[in-house]
Amino acid sequence: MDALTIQEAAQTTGWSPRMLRYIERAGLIEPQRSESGYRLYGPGELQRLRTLRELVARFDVGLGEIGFAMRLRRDEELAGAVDAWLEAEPTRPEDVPPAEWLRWEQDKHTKLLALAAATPATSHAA
Amino acid sequence: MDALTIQEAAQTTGWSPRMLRYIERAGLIEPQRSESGYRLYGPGELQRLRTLRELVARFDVGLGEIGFAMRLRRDEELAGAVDAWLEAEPTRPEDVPPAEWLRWEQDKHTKLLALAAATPATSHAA
DNA sequence: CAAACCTTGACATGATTGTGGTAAGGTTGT
DNA sequence: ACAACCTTACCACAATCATGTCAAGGTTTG
Repeated sequence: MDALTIQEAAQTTGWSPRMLRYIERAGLIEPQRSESGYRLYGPGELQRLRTLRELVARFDVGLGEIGFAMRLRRDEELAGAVDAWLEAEPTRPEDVPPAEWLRWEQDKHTKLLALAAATPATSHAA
Repeated sequence: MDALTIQEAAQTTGWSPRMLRYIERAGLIEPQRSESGYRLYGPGELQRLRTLRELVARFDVGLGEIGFAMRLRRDEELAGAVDAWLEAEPTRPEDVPPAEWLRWEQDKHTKLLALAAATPATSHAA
């Protein structure tokens, strides 16, 4: 049996049961449920919970921000729009060391690919 | 004279002067300053402000989330950590249509590249 | 069966976000 | 010089975030 109940999961991950439910409602980690509705955290979830904890602590990011990153990854249209906006940033080329430069260009291509691939229903809001 | 003062900029972009200052403090758009400290919005900033407005409205994202996306782009270590966490998501392969599949793999490579390129204080610098 | 869990839902609270004001004081244009 | 603008620095306020606690009711297990 490698699935823990919420309280046990809380203790091995450092979150409170309350927060585990909160994290679930935020869409970050949704454990399986037993037939009667008990949350069951498997090893994968436990690991992810620990990692999440460290991530949040180390970089001082909020759960909402992680959720946003997740959303960015699922919604390509959103990702494209955000990327396009960020891309327009006034970037002084002197700031970019030539080593990065290559990756930068390559990245741009990936962006364009993503945008082209997405294109679901982009134009109607006038 | 293609630089507007805060009030003028507000009117052509739909933001309030208050919000323009807020947006600046959020690090999203930082206009030039006149010698006496007045904010001066150039055409680029104005355009970005309008785009930002649409972005925020269309996808219902917060300024903080855009700020986070910007941070993700600047801080490669953070980006790597977040990506790694998201990558560990329990992804059912049936969900991914084979067309996406290619881009997906390619993306992963880009991630790895980014991570490898970053490595500021990561242990094994070999 | 009773203790010890679990579930959802609600109320509470300090901190932050998104907004709007207002005040005190410098700048600019006519 | 005077109105109209700008600046920063506060006060305010509803909404959300991150947490905790408590209540009412189902589940598991000794």
